[in-house]
Amino acid sequence: MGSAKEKTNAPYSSVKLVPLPPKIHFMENSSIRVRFAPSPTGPLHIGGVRTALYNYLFAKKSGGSFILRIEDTDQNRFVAGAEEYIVEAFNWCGIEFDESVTKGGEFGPYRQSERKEMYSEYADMLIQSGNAYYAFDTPEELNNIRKQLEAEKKTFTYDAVQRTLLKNSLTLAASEVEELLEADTPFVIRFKMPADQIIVMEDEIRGRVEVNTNVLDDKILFKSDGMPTYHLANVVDDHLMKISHVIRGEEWLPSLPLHVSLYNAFGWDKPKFAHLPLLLKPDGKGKLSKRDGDRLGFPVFPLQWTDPVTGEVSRGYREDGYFPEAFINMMALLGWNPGDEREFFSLAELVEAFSIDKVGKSGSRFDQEKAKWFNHHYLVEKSNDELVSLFLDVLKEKNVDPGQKDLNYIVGLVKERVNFVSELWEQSSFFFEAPSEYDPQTVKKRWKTDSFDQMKELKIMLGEVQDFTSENTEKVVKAWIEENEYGMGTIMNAFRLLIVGEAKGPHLFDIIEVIGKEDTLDRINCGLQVLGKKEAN
RNA sequence: GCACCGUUCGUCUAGCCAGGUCAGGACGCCAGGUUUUCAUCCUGGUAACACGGGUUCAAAUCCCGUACGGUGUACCA
Repeated sequence: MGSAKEKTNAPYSSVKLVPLPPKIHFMENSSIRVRFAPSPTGPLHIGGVRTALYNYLFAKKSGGSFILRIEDTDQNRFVAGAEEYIVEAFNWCGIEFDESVTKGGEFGPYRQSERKEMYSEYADMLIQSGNAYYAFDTPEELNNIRKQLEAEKKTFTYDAVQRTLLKNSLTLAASEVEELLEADTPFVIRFKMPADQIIVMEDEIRGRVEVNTNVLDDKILFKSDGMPTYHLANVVDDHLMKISHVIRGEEWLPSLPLHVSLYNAFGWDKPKFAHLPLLLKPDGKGKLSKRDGDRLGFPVFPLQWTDPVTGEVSRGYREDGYFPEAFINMMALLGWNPGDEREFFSLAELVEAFSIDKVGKSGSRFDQEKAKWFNHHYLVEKSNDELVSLFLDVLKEKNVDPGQKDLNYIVGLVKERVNFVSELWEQSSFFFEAPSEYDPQTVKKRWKTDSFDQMKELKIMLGEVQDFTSENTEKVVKAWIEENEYGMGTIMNAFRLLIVGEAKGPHLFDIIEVIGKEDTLDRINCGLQVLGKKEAN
């Protein structure tokens, strides 16, 4: 990636440079393998969906594989149904995995809890090679030290200096360590971060990043409960699963030096890394969170989610009426652009157009208005037939019997006016039901002194029309208007008021054709009775 | 605190790597047009290079600094 900004840090005189690993060149695209690795601790956030989407696009663009790996190494944070939710969410989005917990694959298992045994082996390898060590400090002990140092306005880090003062296999005699282990004393395994090195990393989006290992600490790789931490598990699995590119959220950038160090310690080739910018709150500061959705009234999750413990319900894009293609299109453009002025992309077109170096560096805010605009676009593009089948559900909910009415035609007349299928009803209810009331604003504006007599006249005249097609009624009514030298607007607006109940809706003659002659005359009658003759004043 | 990342219209962004454009597009908003209403649609408008230095004939673009923001700093991922 050419936009890498060279960063000329102050020279570290006594520091040796860790050379960059040899560049991995992929001779064939089939060696491109990427993964999305969520933790099943709840519903998948849309930021996660976007990360997965970019991974997917990247893989498919190059004919590579896209893998779903469940990172469930924290047993305390297990949430029932979260994994199923993740699978269902991508299903809805139309994003398919080549290897996953449900689909399997030759690099399984794809759930880290099921790979438990192998991690300790790799942790042991690091201990053998001197890159890791046992630590017996209890969380309480460490917390106390932390508090103590905080009181002195210092920060505690388990680093090259502190580890010499703590209870671990570097400070204890070998026999003591042996004893502790045999006595089943709880322990963790920590990475022995080398001192005085500059870790040089190449990020596909941000370019070169350098970090001095002296500011890094000895992260826990293996927990006392027998499970690895994310750091160990993701490096081991990415290596074992032959992951070629790690594309993940920017929140992982600070731990990249650790991961790179782990690859170095294992002596493994590194994948390439790309850290995606975050999704931000639409207002204020910070990254988008669940609360923002509740507060601002838009979904933060692809699908609705009911918390299994509290029963709390979080809305989803699907349930809010977004089409998956609109959702995907919108998400894709939040942080990436095609380099030209196209805005509408199907998934397949995204695959074609996607490129990692067109991904931006800065976080983006979600814009609900634009999201609606995308949905409107896809709704209008849909065939009337497809919309009718969706609209039928709405009618059922409203307990409306469409009878013999041509729903296909009706939907076609009003679809331009809505963003969501659910809005179709309020734009078409008058096709099915006579107005139950007349909008006061419209009455005030459109129901003139002469309206009563004119509409009465109109009723009589329409009653004589045999051919009640839109075309014919329009011809007849317009001729009548001209003949009597009435105002076109005056008549039509009053007429619309009686038929629709307010100032909205498509071409009036199209409406009366659908509701038919009888209903039309009834509605005029009813309106005349309710509205009466407005007195001149 | 420390480390790292970032900063172009209200929002998403192009342009930056290979300095020279009236800084382009889209959403929104505003105005006008079309129209029997509303919406759509069409036309036009509004509005941005965080700040300060430096390099250069010329800086949104390259360099340095500042400010602001974000992320990380857990036996979470």
